[in-house]
Amino acid sequence: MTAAAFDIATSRPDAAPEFSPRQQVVLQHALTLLVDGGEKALTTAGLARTASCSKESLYKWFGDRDGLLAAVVAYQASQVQFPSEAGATADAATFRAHVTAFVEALLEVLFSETSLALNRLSIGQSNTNSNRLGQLLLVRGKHMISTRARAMLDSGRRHGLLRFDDSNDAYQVLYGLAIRDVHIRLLLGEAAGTAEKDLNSQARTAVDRFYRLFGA
Amino acid sequence: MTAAAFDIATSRPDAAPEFSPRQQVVLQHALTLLVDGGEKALTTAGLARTASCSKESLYKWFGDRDGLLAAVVAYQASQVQFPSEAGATADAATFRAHVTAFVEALLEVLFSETSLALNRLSIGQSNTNSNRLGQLLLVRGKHMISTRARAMLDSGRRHGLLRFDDSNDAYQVLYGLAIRDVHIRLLLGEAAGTAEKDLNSQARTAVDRFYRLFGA
DNA sequence: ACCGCTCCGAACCGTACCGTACGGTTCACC
DNA sequence: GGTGAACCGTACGGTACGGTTCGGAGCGGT
Repeated sequence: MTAAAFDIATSRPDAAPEFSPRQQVVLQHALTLLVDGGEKALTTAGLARTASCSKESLYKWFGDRDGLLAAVVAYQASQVQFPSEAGATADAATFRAHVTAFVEALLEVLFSETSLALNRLSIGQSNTNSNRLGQLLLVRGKHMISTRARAMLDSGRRHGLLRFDDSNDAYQVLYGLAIRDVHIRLLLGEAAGTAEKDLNSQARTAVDRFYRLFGA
Repeated sequence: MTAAAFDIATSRPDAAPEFSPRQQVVLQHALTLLVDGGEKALTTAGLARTASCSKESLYKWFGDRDGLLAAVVAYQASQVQFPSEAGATADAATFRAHVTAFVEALLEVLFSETSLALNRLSIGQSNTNSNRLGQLLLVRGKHMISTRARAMLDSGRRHGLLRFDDSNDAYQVLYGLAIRDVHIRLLLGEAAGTAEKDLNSQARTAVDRFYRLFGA
């Protein structure tokens, strides 16, 4: 493994990995292959053919196949952005709207084919090579989101808009109310129902119930 | 594929597949391999060695490797039993206790290593061979459970203990309140925290919140 | 014009595993 | 005791894929 290879040990969760434009193009091709073919479809030879690069370059850039998969996860995680919460606690109405927007963004991400494909990939590998991919997805994805969410909920509590003891517990309830069992059903390959495609409606319902449990 | 091979098309969701005792022993070995080694650890040669049977028998019984995996899923699903709800709506207290017991049983199943391994397996294969495993797990597992749950909740509504419009919606909320994001974190390989191992406490908290939303 | 760097394309090797074939053995039943 | 079915153990073919190596093209710098 060369010094330029992507290594999970040397990449900090808060520092976005810097991939060259060429590498980003290749990673985007890898993501496409992964989304509509599953993990089995992402072979080094197939990616080299699709992305018009050589296998030698793949191994020089990413070390080995695991490094490539980790790079794909890290790349996609760096693409996901959540709305900022600047001044979102001005008053009760705007804060609630902000929470709703956050939940809708969460649904948007988690129900996207890209996220589903990466979750399937990480889960499929979670009991093999010391579980590098799962950890990476958790740190770069879920923990990132939960940190943002807890900060938002804490802000609401400080402003007297919400009432709870444990912000993590409150976040998990909000998550459960929003996601329910839809995520696991989508991961298992069930097609989303028509009602499940109206993300805004689901977000508003979830926030409504959340406020009935934790509203001040 | 011989007539004796396990075929998803000929197996009805409500009819338990009949595996011979010898086959059940082999499937149990397969399950063990799967739990502590992931899908990659379950090879036909490895299973034949572990279970002291021949590969020829495996192929005679299950057709091919996919049939073997499907048989493992079906076998484990047939092992899971939920408490009966006979006369559980006698009064409000016993009904609520029954709901709590149901949720605790749900947590017990979903957080078990066996269930996690099978979910990982099905999810990992969900975008390959026309998604047979995912469908099987959904039909034999989740839909089974949700049917039972909806019947229970409907019973509570008929007795004036619960109030909701859509039983499926109510079930999904109960599911979300109980499972939250713990399931996906466990699927990704994160170790369960100490608080997350107290299933009874989690079940009571979830039912408490559920009653605050849907209690009559 | 020459050098050095990067990368592509292709050929190659080793390995792992699925699926099958075959000889030998056990066991139920007649 | 004989017979046939089921089964075990193993060896083998075919294949897919990860990883390595090599020749050569393009290209900027000196």
